[in-house]
Amino acid sequence: MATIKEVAKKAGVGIATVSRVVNKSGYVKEETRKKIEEVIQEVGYKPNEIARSMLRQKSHLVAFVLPNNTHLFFGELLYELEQILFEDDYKVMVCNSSEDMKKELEFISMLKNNRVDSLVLLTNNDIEDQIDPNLPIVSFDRRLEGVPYVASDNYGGGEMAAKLLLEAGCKKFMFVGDDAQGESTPIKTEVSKRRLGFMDYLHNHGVEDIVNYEYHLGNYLIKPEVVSEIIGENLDVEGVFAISDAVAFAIIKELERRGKKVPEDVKVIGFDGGRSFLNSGKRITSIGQAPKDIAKALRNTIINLYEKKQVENQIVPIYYAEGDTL
Amino acid sequence: MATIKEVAKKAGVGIATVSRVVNKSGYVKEETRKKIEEVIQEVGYKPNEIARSMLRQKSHLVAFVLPNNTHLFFGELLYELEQILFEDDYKVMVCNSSEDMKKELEFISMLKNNRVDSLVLLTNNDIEDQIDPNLPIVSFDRRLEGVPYVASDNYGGGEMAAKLLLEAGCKKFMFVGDDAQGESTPIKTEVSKRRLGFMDYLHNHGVEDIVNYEYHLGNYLIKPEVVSEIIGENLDVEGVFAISDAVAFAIIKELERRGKKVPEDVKVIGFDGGRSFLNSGKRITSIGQAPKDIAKALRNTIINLYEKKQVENQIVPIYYAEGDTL
DNA sequence: AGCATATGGTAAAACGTTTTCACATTACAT
DNA sequence: ATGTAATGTGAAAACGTTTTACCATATGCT
Repeated sequence: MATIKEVAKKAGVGIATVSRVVNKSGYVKEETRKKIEEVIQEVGYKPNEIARSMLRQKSHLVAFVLPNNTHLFFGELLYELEQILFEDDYKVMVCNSSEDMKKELEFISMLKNNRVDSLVLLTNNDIEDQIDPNLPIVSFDRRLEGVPYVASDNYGGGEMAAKLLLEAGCKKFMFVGDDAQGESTPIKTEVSKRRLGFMDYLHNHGVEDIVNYEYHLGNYLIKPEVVSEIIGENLDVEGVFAISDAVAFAIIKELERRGKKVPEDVKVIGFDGGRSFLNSGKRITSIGQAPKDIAKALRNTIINLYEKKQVENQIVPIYYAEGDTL
Repeated sequence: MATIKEVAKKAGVGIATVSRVVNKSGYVKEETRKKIEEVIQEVGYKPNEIARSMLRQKSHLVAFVLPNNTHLFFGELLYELEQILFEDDYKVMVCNSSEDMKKELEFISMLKNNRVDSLVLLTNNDIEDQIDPNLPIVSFDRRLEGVPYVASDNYGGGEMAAKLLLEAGCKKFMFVGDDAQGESTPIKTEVSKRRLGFMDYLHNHGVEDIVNYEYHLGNYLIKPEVVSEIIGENLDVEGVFAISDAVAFAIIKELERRGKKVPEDVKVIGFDGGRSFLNSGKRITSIGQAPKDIAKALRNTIINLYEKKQVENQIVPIYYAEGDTL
């Protein structure tokens, strides 16, 4: 690869002059500019971004640490984030933690070494105390001490689900969530607010009898026997709010296996937007998270973080994703 | 961020000595090492990888240019690639081209600027002549002049599909593929060999009458009306080989809509491994591509490329993905 | 004692840029 | 013609490392 020095030599000028034409800064005689541009063409010179990074103390790199990019919603978020940051000339590094806390920490340490400009964290482990609040970090759906976050309006989503089921005439409700995000756990994820919004709305509307089922979800796997158990105990339920589309889908399958009709006998609402199950035949009614809007919010936070501006936590609106199960 | 100079000063030694303890090279007195390590701890010094990159002329960065990471197979490949390259201390940059040729070229140019160590190309446009063969590039499923490639054994997959359908007793066959990868197009993707393998095997076994349908697939979207047309003309078909699971799924849906039973009346085989449709209720019988093995092959090519070793194109075995549609 | 060798350390060059500073030259009023 | 501003250029410093060349001291061996 040609360097600026070679270009300078070949054009018979100093490197500063070459730099000036490359960066279109300062004065340079039309004649010299021509000559230099010719040489640049000729040798195919491109400024070495690594050298620039070093000088400018800016890498134009953003690392996105997430559990697994093959989960549709995460993949969508990665996609949108990459697209939008491309506009700002940022490159995105994918860091699949596979929910391994050790790996999450390794990635964070790498951030420091590689002088990544910012780090987007979508973590599941309790790594709070390992994080230096001075780092340019933004987190999604997860509160970490001293770290700004972006999250969907989970509470509003819970309320919306409750409202929809209530208006559809349901009398007996069930919430199915993850015990890792229940009341009794230390991990402070914003996801737990889905339950809260749901419960609060129903309580405020005079509904007392809500089955709150929180099972151990773990690696985004839903165990059929657990679903079977949940349904077995509550076959008379009329409205179900599931913490995710995946859970909603499993529940619908089980209900149908038991001879219930969805949505005639039981109405089910999921969370995420139903896109993961578009090819399943059933279109799940769902509270949608908007990956593009979330990506935008993350982008703004990153930019502000870099410019040392005040950053605020951002709550991104959810939307009603129409389906066939309500 | 603390620099090596600060550490050296604080420890009362030269920077070379600090470098030596950091890199565990050369001699350094136990006493000084202790002192230096203390200071490193104290100030939280981490060597700046950007500076290292510059010096070593190695960025430890690999860029993966692909159409869209939200497509399951692409996402899986990205995931596996990232996982396996992590072992070698490589970071992976995602570059979603959204099948935009301009963007693909922009990414390639960025490779040069950022001195990425290698570039993995999964492109759909005909950018062949834009590529400098001296660049450390490896391509997946796509022949580009002077660029080594990795591909699944598409031909073998086509043969396998034919064999399976034949052994299942089918007499009338259909292939459904993409016209962008048909006989008459200039784009040389390995995917077209699926059709070849299928056709050759059947011909070699005395089957002459094969319906070869190639429609315009474009952005991985399958138009229902096209599928309807295909099926409408060939309701008596017994064995269908579809170029992808997505196509297979659309065909199965249409067949069922027309009152055909799969696999009783018509047997269908897809391509990719059926994982995208696991939640659809139907498990599609499919020729599977192994993302992990492909990632390994890509990794080996990258490493060899970097070490200036001879690189060979690599064909990765496909596997039989058992399902319910055969 | 004398000398090679092992050990411990430093200063300086190199990687490829951008920017600052200083110095020339030109152009333009007066 | 002369002073001032605008234009044009290059040398050198800086970014943070690693490595090389070199010097100094300690150790071991006759």
